[in-house]
Amino acid sequence: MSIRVRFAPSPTGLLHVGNIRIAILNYIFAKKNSGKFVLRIDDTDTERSTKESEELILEDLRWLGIQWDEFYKQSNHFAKYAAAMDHLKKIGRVYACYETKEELSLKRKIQASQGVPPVYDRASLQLTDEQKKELEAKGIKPYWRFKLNQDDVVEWNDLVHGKISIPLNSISDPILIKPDGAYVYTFASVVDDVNIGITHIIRGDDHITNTAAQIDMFKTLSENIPQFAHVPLLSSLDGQDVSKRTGSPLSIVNMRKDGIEPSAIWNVLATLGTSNNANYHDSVEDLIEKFSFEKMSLSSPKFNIEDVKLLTKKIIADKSFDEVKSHFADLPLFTEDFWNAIKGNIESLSDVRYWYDIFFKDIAVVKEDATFVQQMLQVLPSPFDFTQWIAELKNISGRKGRELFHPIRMVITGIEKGPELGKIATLIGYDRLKNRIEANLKAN
RNA sequence: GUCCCCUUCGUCUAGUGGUCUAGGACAUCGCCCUCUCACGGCGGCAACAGGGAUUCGAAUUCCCUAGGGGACGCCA
Repeated sequence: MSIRVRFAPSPTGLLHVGNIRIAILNYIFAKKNSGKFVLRIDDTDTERSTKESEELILEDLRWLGIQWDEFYKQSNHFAKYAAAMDHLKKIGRVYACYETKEELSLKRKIQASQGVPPVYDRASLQLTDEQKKELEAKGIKPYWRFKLNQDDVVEWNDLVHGKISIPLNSISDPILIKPDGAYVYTFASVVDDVNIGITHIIRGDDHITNTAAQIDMFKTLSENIPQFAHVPLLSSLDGQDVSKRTGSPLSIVNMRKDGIEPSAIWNVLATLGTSNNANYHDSVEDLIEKFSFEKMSLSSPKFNIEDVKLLTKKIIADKSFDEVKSHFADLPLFTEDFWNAIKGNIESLSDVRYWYDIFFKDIAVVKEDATFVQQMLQVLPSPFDFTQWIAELKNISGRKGRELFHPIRMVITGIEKGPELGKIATLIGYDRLKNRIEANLKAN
C-alpha cells in the first residue's frame, strides 16, 4: 500500500511557521516513502474561511516549492459527509442533542467546581422521542454527537510519541453537526481521510485527544485506520505557542517579504526539534534523506527567526550570478562582478538594491583628511587600475594598512563596511570615482 | 479544576546504569587569514531544574517538588 499524507490548513488566516512546519514534515515523509502529498483545504467553517486566505496559502506553498499531488476542498464534499452521517445514524452511533451553548458551558463550570472531568453527560441521549418532538416543535434545532464507545481504551503507536492510550470515557462525545447543519472538522476530516485514503496523519500534538475520538470514528467507517505522528508544537522564544502569534513576522507572507530564503525555512523547520543539524548546504533532498521521526524529541522546540535569517545570509552568499540574475533584470548594472562583490555582505536579496545604490547612485559625503583626498584624485589612474592606484597612493601619502584604506572606503562609498575595496572601486569605475572624490573635496 | 506530555550548554540536541572530568551543531568569544565585513581554519566559554530513594556506581530507574506546554469549543 502506498503512502498518502495530507496537509489540511483551514483558510482562516495566514500560514505561519507552525503550519508550514507541519506541511514540510508531511511533504518530507511522503517523498521519503515515495508516497503522495495531498493538499486539502479544510473550509467547513464557512463563517471564517475566506478565498483570499486560501490563495495566500497556495502561494506560500508554491513559494516553498511544496507541490501537491492531489487537491481537495471540504466544501465540495458535503454529499460525502451526509452519506457518512446516514451510515452512523443507521448503526446508532450518533444522537441528537438539544442543549444550548450556554447550558453546556454551565455544565462544564459545575463539573470544574466539583473537580470532576469535564465530560458531556449524555443527557440528550436519555430524551424520549416525544421529548425531542416537543423541543423541535419549540423551534429548537438539534445538533448531533458521535457516541463514543466509552468502554474502549483507544491505543495507537504514535510515530513520534510511541504508545499512547486514552480511555474514551475521559472525553466528551464529539459534536459532528451543528444546529445549522454545518459539519464540524472532527467529523469531516475523518470522512475525508477515509475517502482520500490517507495512510499517515502527521499533525501537531495538540490533536492527541482528538485522535482518540477520531480513531473510534474511523473504526465505524473503514477497516483501515491511518497511522499517526503527533509532533510537538513549536513555541516562540518567549515560550508561547507560535500559532497564537499570527500576524507577526512569523507568518510566511511576512518572511517572504523580508527576503527570507525558502531553503532557510526548509532547513530550520525540517531539523528543529530533531537531532539533525540545520546546514545551509543541505538541499530539500538532503533533508528528506536525513529525516526520521525517531530523531524527533518530545518537548516543544523554540523557534527563533534569527536562525532563519542567519541561514538566509549564508545561502545567499553561496548563490551564483545565474541563480539570482532574474530577480534584478531591472538593474542595468547588475553584473556578475557586481554580484560576486556584494554577495557576502548581504542579509537578504532585498539588500542588493541597497548596495546597487551605493555603487552606482549618489552617496553621502563623509569628511576625510583633505590632503589625502587630494592625493587620491591626483593619482587616480585612467583607465582605472586599483592596484596601481593603491601603490601610488601609498607612495605619495606614506600611509598603509587601515590608515590608507579606511579613508578611501569612506570617500568612495560613504560607509564603514562593505565588500572588498578593490572590487568596489573597479565596479564604480573611473568617472564615478572622480566625481565622488571631487565632491568630497568640495564639501571640505 | 480534570486529564496528558515535557525539563541536558544561550538555542536545537546526543546520551536507554559504569565507555560522561557529559559529545555535536548553531550562536558567542579569542586567534589565524585579511584593506573592512563575511567565508574558511584553529581554539575557548558554556548544561544534566531541585530534593529524596534504589544501587558498589545514576544524566540514565523510582518518588516528591518546582517550572513549561497541550487538551478539555456548536474552532481547526
